[in-house]
Amino acid sequence: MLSKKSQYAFKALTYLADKFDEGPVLISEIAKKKRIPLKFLENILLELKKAGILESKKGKGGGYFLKKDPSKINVADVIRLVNGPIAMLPCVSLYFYERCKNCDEKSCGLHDMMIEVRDASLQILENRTLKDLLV
Amino acid sequence: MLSKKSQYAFKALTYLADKFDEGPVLISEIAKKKRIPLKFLENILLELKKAGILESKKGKGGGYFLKKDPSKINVADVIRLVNGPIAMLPCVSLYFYERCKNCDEKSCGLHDMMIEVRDASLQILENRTLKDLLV
DNA sequence: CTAAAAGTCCACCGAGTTGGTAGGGTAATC
DNA sequence: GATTACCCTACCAACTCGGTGGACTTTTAG
Repeated sequence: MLSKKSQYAFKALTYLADKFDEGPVLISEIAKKKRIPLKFLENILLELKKAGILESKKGKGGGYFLKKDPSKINVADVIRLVNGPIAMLPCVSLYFYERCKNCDEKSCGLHDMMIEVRDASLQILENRTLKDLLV
Repeated sequence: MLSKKSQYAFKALTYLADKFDEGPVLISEIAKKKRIPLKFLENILLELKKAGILESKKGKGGGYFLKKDPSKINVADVIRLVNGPIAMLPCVSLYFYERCKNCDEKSCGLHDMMIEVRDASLQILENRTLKDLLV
């Protein structure tokens, strides 16, 4: 399951994608409209900014906004950034790989199955952007 | 990601599947061969017994063993039991469904995408049993 | 030019869960 | 009586989900 943080991140990002090119949006506005705890959201947006997905402006008329076009922001990337691995096991993760203790990957049925699951998920997630999430 | 608990559960179950019909296997043997913390494994096996997947026998010659044939034990069921939902969001889970706050499921792009991911994963997991994990 | 207002930025705190370690006691079986 | 599952309690470290308080920066009003 995606963490609450990830779920909030997606709600905030789709909200900002919807308002792309309308200038900065207040944290408080996003929090209110999307029912996200304000202070928690603050941290999430800051993290997304540090990762280069968002940009912010301080002072009056400030707020957060997408740094790139919604069609350029990949869903899989956002998940990896906020939530971590997409794979169900460390030993089948592409970006967070860790070797399995006491388990030969060449002869591990679980390993093989989880690679299938990973690829099936990535097939979908890698080919979707924030733009696709808007209806 | 699957929890450590789930990973240990699968290691233990495949070990027991491999020794199916060889009589009870000691917790300590599984722990040693699969490098699982003994006390942690104790709890996991007990939980699997209570769920009807394993059976146990006390005293000398005792231990744990599969209650059903490995080909009758579904991978998806094991994951749901030990790890929880397979879906990435509560609002797209079949067995652990929870409605999304402030989000109309009929017009939520995230919702639709996550259903696709869920179905792709289930397509694989629902059609695999413990027997398939043995090589 | 200065001060207040508007916002982000940031450090820390607290409860709850996860993943352990350690110990011991009870009940069943050989 | 030895063996083994079963079932407590207590403790610890790390992480997640949230909240609090306040410092910092930019804009605007006077």
